[in-house]
Amino acid sequence: MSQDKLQKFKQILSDNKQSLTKARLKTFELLLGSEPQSMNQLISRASGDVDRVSIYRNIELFESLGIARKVYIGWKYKVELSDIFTDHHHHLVCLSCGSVTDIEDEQHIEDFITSVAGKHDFAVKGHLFEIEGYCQLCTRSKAM
Amino acid sequence: MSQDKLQKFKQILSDNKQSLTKARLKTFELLLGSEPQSMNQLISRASGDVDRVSIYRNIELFESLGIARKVYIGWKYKVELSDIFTDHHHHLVCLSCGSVTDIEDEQHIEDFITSVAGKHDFAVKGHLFEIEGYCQLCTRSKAM
DNA sequence: CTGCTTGCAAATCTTTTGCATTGAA
DNA sequence: TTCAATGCAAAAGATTTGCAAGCAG
Repeated sequence: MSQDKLQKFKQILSDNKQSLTKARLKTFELLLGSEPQSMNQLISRASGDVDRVSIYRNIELFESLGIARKVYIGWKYKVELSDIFTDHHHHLVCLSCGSVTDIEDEQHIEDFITSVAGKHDFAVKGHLFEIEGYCQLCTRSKAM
Repeated sequence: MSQDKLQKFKQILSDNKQSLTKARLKTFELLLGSEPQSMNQLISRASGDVDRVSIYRNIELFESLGIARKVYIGWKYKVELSDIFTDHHHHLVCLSCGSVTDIEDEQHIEDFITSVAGKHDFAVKGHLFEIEGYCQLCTRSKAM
């Protein structure tokens, strides 16, 4: 399973004539099986193994290769593996505790995008869709 | 027209027991009738009149009062007046020329959000929805 | 080997804080 | 008058750059 992903990762690198380095592997592993993470989280989790600068450079590379993507949460972004590695999905972002919940993409969104794009003669490459608010726990505890 | 907006702005402030200061008025004016702007744009446009720190503080205030909102375009956020001052809308963002086209919110999105939020017991405060791709012109000229 | 990558240091932003002063109500 | 809001300086954070040394191919 995760083997597949690793394989796919290596494949993408080689397809693009990019070398497979220790730092890149580690960066990729940090992204595996986790919620979207901030740069800071990645950097501190990599601390000792990979320098913060390399994290930045590799995340940027991953993005350009379509390996990872950024999601906008609050006024900050976080990084997660792209749809190639996980099912395409969107998030419920809690403005209070910052928790991120995946939601099922009910296809509505996709269909809607296709129709709108059609009207405007727009060649869709991707989309952003995030819902912000307060999660169950925060709503309860703070009685907002 | 713009008078209405100014009126509404003042109303919101007083309803929330916030004073109407010179800096807040200027900050609000900077947001009027423009495309979403980055913090830097706002800060430099306000230069001489309002300090960068006050811009930050007031934009934050505006956001909490629902006067302004942030949109994430091209992986950096920008600020624009909220739906109270302009119609609620989303964007088609061209990755090539950077043009931003408003799209009609066909209500699909809203309904979908309501249903998903219900399932997760999530108190929605807002949402992000942007479509990225290539506009008609860029598609033609570059034959992508 | 050879060039692409890294790590480190330092330069650049971008945002936040502390505090004395100013100004709105 | 009185307390919230502002400006300034400076701290803290986040991101980028320059460059010599190290590693993948």
